[in-house]
Parts: sequence; structure tokens; C-alpha cells
Amino acid sequence: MIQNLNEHDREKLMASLNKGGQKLTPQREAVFSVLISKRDHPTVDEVFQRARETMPGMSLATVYNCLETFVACGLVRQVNHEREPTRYCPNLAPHAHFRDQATGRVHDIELPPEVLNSLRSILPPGFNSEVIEISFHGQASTTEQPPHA
Amino acid sequence: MIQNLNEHDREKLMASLNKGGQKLTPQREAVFSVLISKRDHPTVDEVFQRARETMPGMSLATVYNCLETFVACGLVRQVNHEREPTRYCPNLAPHAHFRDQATGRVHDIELPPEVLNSLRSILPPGFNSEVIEISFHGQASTTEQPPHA
DNA sequence: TTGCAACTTGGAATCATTCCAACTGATTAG
DNA sequence: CTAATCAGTTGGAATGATTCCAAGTTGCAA
Repeated sequence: MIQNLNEHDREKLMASLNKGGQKLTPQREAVFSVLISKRDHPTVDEVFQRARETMPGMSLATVYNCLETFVACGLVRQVNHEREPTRYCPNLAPHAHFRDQATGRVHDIELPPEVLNSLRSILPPGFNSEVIEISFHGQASTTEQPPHA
Repeated sequence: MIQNLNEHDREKLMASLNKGGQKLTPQREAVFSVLISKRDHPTVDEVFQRARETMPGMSLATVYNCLETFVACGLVRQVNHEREPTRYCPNLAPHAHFRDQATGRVHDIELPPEVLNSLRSILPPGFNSEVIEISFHGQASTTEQPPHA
């Protein structure tokens, strides 16, 4: 079961939405709550299933809408791996992703600033990049819990 | 117009196919020829259009099949960006990709071994990765030709 | 010459995502 | 108070890349 947002997270959500000229709605609150209560990079469908536990009438289209809004407001990041369904990640700190081939699970990998800088340095003159995506795929021998934030 | 494969590329193609237990067919030759004659990361559809110039009867399904075979044989790499159509890249040297937001064009960015190693070093114990994908998105001020291999 | 196995083909099916038109609810203007 | 407006929500239809499938080809082997 998904609990309600605590004061702090609610404020953060409302502030980010307002900044983007958007309103806080019950549906957005439910979707955001799903994302932060279990930070396991759920797909849209997984978000949909979980959100329905607290708000049974919510539609899939609304989940798509909410997530799109959150991305636009900078509240969450999209994580794509090949052509699999898009996943969503509420961790905004710079990090890479590790996708476990066996389970499909995605783990956050901390990205130290010096590594980020060394990456930036490989761009030839004339290339300006705001976004860098780094993803590893392989085997994670950790038996259970992902080590993410 | 796409020219035929030269001896060297034909040998390389046949060797890789044989190693994977696959045969050299006219369709595979045509598709491979498309990939190496213009290394601009074409989509399946673009490969299909170009291949039809030399082999008008070829079907889209065959292009998918050929590309899948090549990936399995290690002859080409898939390049995915968000949920856009998959692109294909015959550059097998370690490199990152830069996607120009304005044009959608993909450029290869050389990846020095020390940068690759610094990336590998950020994986915590227990994570073993065979594949690392790095993609930049931003603006490329180069007016025309991509600097790829 | 027959049989087999890999490959190709066109079209149907799949499935994540987007689009759309109708509905809802809150806020504002008269 | 009503009406108009407007953002947000909803269900279902449409889209589009990709995969699946069953029927043809082809080349080689028995």
C-alpha cells in the first residue's frame, strides 16, 4: 500500500509544479507518491497498477500525463533501455544506470564529479551537451536489494 | 547508388556470418553494403529504402532479420535514443554517441581507454558489466559532416 | 529427385505510446 | 449566484516500430 506524501515531499511537488505553471491534483499526488515510496524505476504500467491501489479510478492516460508533466518540471528522469518500456526515476543526482540482464532490474550507480568531467572532456569542440546518459548492462551478483538512493 | 562490397568487406562479412553459423545471402550482402557505404547511423527504414535501390524486391522483414543477424554476429551495434526508431552503426571501436537535438543526427565520439576505465571503476563490487553505453544529447555547431569513423 | 534446413516474404498481430473528443471541477467575470 | 473558461482527466481509438507467422525459395545433401 502506498502512503500519502509527507509534508516535505508534498511541498516539493507543489513547488515544482507551480514553477512550471501546473497545478497539484490528487492524481499527480498519487503518481508522485508511487515514485518516491518505492524507488525501483517502475514502468508506466507498474506505476499505473500501484497508483490504482490508492486511487482505483485513475486511467492509464493520466499516468502518462502525470509522468510527462513531472519530467517537464524536472521532478523525475526517464530511463530508457533499448526498446523496453520507459522507466521512471526520482533520483535527480547525477548517476548512471546499471541494468541487470537476468532480472531487468535497474540500479542507480553513483557518478563522481571527476568521472563526469572526464566524460565531458571527450567531446570535440563544437559539441555542447546538456545531458549525458550512461548505462551499464551486465550481471549484478547482489542477491537482493538494489543499492540505490 | 550503393556499390557492391569490396573483397575485404565481403570476406569480413562472410567470416563473421560463418562464425555464427549463418550463410552469406544476396540480401545480407545488400544490407551490409548499405551500412558500410554511408556510416550515418540509419534507421531500419532508411536501410530498407537504400537497400531497395540495389535490390528492389527486398522486404522490410528481411531488413529486420539481417540487422538482427549482424548484431548477433557482432558486425554492427544498435543505437537507441529514447523511444525513437533503432539506428545501426558499423563502427565497432569503443565510442560514445552524440545526438544532435536539432537534427536528430547521431555522431560517433571517440572514447579513450582511460575514460572507459574511469567509468568501469565506478561500479561497486558485485556489478559486472560487459556493455557500457554513453550518449550525449545537445547541440552540435558543426555545419555539416559528422566526424565519425 | 527428394528432402531438408536456412532464408525470405507479405501481411497480420503486438504493444507502448499518443491522440482525441467528451467530461469534471475549480476559478473567474459578469 | 450563474455562466464562461480552463486545466486536468478519462476511455477508447489511432499510431508506428517491431515481431510473429505461415507460405514460398533456394541451395545443398542423401
